[in-house]
Order: sequence, then C-alpha cells, then structure tokens
Amino acid sequence: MTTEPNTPDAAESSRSEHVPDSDTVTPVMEDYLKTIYELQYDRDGAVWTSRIADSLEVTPPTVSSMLEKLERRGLIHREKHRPVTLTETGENVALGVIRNHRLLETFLADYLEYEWDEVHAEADRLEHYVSDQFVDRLTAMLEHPSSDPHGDPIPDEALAAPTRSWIRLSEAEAGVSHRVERVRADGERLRYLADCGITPGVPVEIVERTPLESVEIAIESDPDHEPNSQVLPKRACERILVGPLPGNN
Amino acid sequence: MTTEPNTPDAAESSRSEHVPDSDTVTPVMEDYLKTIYELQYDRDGAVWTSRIADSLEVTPPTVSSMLEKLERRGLIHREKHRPVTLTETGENVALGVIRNHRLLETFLADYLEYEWDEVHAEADRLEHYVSDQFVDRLTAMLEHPSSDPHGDPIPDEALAAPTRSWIRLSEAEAGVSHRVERVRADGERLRYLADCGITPGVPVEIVERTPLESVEIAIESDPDHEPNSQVLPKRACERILVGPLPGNN
DNA sequence: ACAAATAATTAGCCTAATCAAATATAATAG
DNA sequence: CTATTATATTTGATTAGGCTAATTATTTGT
Repeated sequence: MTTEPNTPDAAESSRSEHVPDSDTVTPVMEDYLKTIYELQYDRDGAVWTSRIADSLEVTPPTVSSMLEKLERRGLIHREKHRPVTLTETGENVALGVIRNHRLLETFLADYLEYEWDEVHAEADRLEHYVSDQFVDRLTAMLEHPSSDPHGDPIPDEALAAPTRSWIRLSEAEAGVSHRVERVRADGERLRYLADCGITPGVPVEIVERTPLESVEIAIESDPDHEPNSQVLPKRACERILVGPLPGNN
Repeated sequence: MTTEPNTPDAAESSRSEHVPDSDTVTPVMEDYLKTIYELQYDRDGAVWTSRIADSLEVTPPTVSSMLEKLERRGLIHREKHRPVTLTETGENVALGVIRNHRLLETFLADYLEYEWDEVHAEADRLEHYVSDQFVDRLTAMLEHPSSDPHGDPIPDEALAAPTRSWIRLSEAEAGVSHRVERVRADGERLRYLADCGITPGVPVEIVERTPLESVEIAIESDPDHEPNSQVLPKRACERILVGPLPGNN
C-alpha cells in the first residue's frame, strides 16, 4: 500500500509520454499525510496549516499548495481557512507509511543494534522507499510484531492498528504501580527519558504530585535494586502511557 | 560516504536561506555516477552521452545537462563531444553507492529470502537512502561479506574493491572444469541462467564450441547427479566469470 | 462593533530533473 | 574534400517541491 516505486521493468518500458502522474503519491505527499494523521489522532484534534508547517519544518504557503494538491488527488477534505481531515484513501496511505516506519524501527533496534533514540531518523527516510514485498518479508522475519521499540502499535497488513487502552502516567493513581507501555517523544527528550530508565515494560509509580505541575515518580528499572526516584514535569508524564502491571492487578 | 541526507536535527535548524546546495550529491546524481563507473569499468571503456542515456532510460539532452552539473560539482571530467571520465571524488561516490547496493542485495537474499533475480530492483532504490551508520551496522550483521549473491565484489569501508582475477567462461579451455564466480546479468536473462543452474559456486565446463558463436557447456549443479548440458550463445558466456575449481587445479 | 492581531492564501520566483524540437559538431562515405 | 549521417548540445517547456512578500480571512480584545 506504499510507494512501490515505478518499476519500468518489462522490456523497452514507457519513458517519454510526459505523464502528469495524477494518482502517484510521492514520498513528500506521504510525509504530509502521515503528519496530518498524527496531528489528528495523537494530539488534540484539529489540523491547521500552521501545525503541519511546524511539524514538517516548511513554510505555511508550501503547506497550502501541497494541501491543494492532496485535495485534488482525493486524499484530504479541505475548506478554506478550516482544518483539514484525511479521506479514507488518505488515511490508508498514512497508515501504510506508519506501518513501514514502525517495522523499520523494530528492525533497526532488534537486528542492527540501533539505540532506542537513533531509530527514528533512519526509519523516517526509509519508510518511503521500501516496497510492499520488502515490508512483507520483514514482518515475517520479525515475527509479526505488534509494537515498535517505543511501544507504538504497528498496523497489520490490512492497516488495522491494534487498539489497546493505555492511560497517561500523569493520570495514574498515586501509589499504584503501572507498567510503561509507550513513550511518545523523540530526540533529546527521548534520550533523557531512556536515561531515567523509562522504557516499555518497566514498572513505574507516582509518588507525589507537586503543586508546581511536576510529578515525582519511582522507576523500577531493575527488579533487584531499589526504585529510582525522579521528578518530571506533568507535560512529560502525559506522554508516557502506562497499563496495568501484570500480576499486580 | 553516501547520501546521509540532510539532517536539520539541531534545534531551529536552517530552513529558508535558499541554498544553491553546491556540494550535495542527489540520489539522481548518484545514479549517473554509478552508471558512468559501470560503463567505464565493466564494459569496453569509453562513456558516451548516449550510452548513459540508454542505461538510465532517459534522453540524451537530459544526460547532457546532468553532465554539465556533475562537471561543475567536480565529479567528472568532460570535454564537449568526448566521452566522460570520473574524477577521484566522483569515483568514490560511485563506489559508495555500489557498496550500498551489493550489501543490500546480500541482506535481501540472506535474510529476507529474496530470489536471486529479485534483489536488484529493491537494492537499486534503497542504495540511495541508507545512512553510513545503517551500512556499517549491516556489514557487521552480514559479517563483512566480500561478494554479493551474484558474485560481484563488495568494496570495503575504505571503498577498495577486492580485485580478484576471473576469466570469462567463453575463454575457458574446453574440457576443463571451472567454478562459477560471478554472473553479470539481470532480470529475465539472470532468471534464465539461474534456471539452468548457473549460480556462483557451481562447477561448469565447456564441452564444445560450435562454429555458430554458441557454446555447449556442462553444469554440475548437484554433485550427486550427472551434469546438466546446455547450449548458450557466446555473448552469454562472456558474462559468466569463472575461476579455478578448488581441488581440481 | 470594530480595530488589532493572527493565520491562511495568492502571486511570483527558484532549483532539480525531465522531455521534444531545433541546432551544432564529428565521423564517414563517395 | 565535400555531403550525409550519427551524436551531442542548446533551447524552451513541464512537474514537483520549496521560499518570500503581499494580500485576505478570521479571531479577539476592548
């Protein structure tokens, strides 16, 4: 469902003919669709031109003209000066790219010994250039993983995202231990959290909420040692998703 | 030494500034350089505009304008209406791409169960988008292979191609068994040769040369069975490279 | 209710890569 | 030593993606 780039393959292929290529989705378009999807579902709702511009590090006019193109291709719904939404087609393209991304991240971490915070940049590029065949074979090799190294769910071949219900660490009850399921951050922030021991699978517990929008938590990275205590801003705890601790229900 | 695409990374990176980008090598440029390298070393010498156009399936004017750009970037030497040659820089770029290509082919065949003739197309795309880090880790995982599934030598990290001396099967002495080392073909032709049992490692022997520019050969794909006999055109045998059969010197 | 501030769009231009048509150059055949 | 032919290059367009500056909508604060 992704790029599957032009395979001129068969003897004396096309060339010439100046195809306006009205239904090809380019890598850049894929990036826009993925960004729209993430803004729509992962943060709070409405997807405005300027939010897309910020995420992709381009200027608003650039986004405007791309949105026009995406609308003509039937990939988004748009009204002037209103937030955009994905069509079903557009959402499927986005999910395909996200699937590629998360599978690649898993591969990089499991087979190429990439660090937790290094996988993102590499996957962000390759996600647009791997063929469906490559992705199929890769999932088989990885034994059909359901989540990537950050705990993000990997859509299956039919693009159905395994929905599970996590809560935000910021909303967990104080004094109750939970298991880290997902850490939604990248770059420096991600590295910092990893250094604190916050990675999927680790038990954490809120010790105390301060009146200053920060939260003291206890992290049990290593079951044999005493928990590591850490004070994090509430905003950071909102991006750490946790679930029930198995055996400690 | 390859792409390592723009990593705006650090906070509030470039954007704007309208960089004419005078020393970036684009994926397309990499393709031209790789093609020039292959035409220069793998076939008979002189690299003309139209040969490049044929290989890349673009028109001669397109090649002309790209060659001008490559010359300005210091990647090729060129005089009007003369064949081009690579500068040292240009050759290094080409070798880097070839290294990426052959390593990817090896990975696809060894880990993702790609067929011998399927690896090329996938590697041809990905070769431009993998980072140096990716390639380094991949070589480690593959245990520093010295040749790809077709027997083509893989340049090492310093881009030195392991030179070995093969002879063409077409030039081998009749009645003497040799070992297939390299099969220089792609697509349909490659698939056909594979079906005949001609893959690296297999012992072959010229049975008889006909006066019609074709050659009868015996192929011992399976040591337990009797050799498979096949008549191939001489042109095909020129692209099958063989070496001495170990133990039968 | 209206001016000020904020956000989106339009207009016009740029680079990379491509093509077709026209032109120029080199090679070769009389 | 010209005339024909095969190549190469130049010219002028096109498409994709991007930018700046100017303009237009929308939202907000008084």
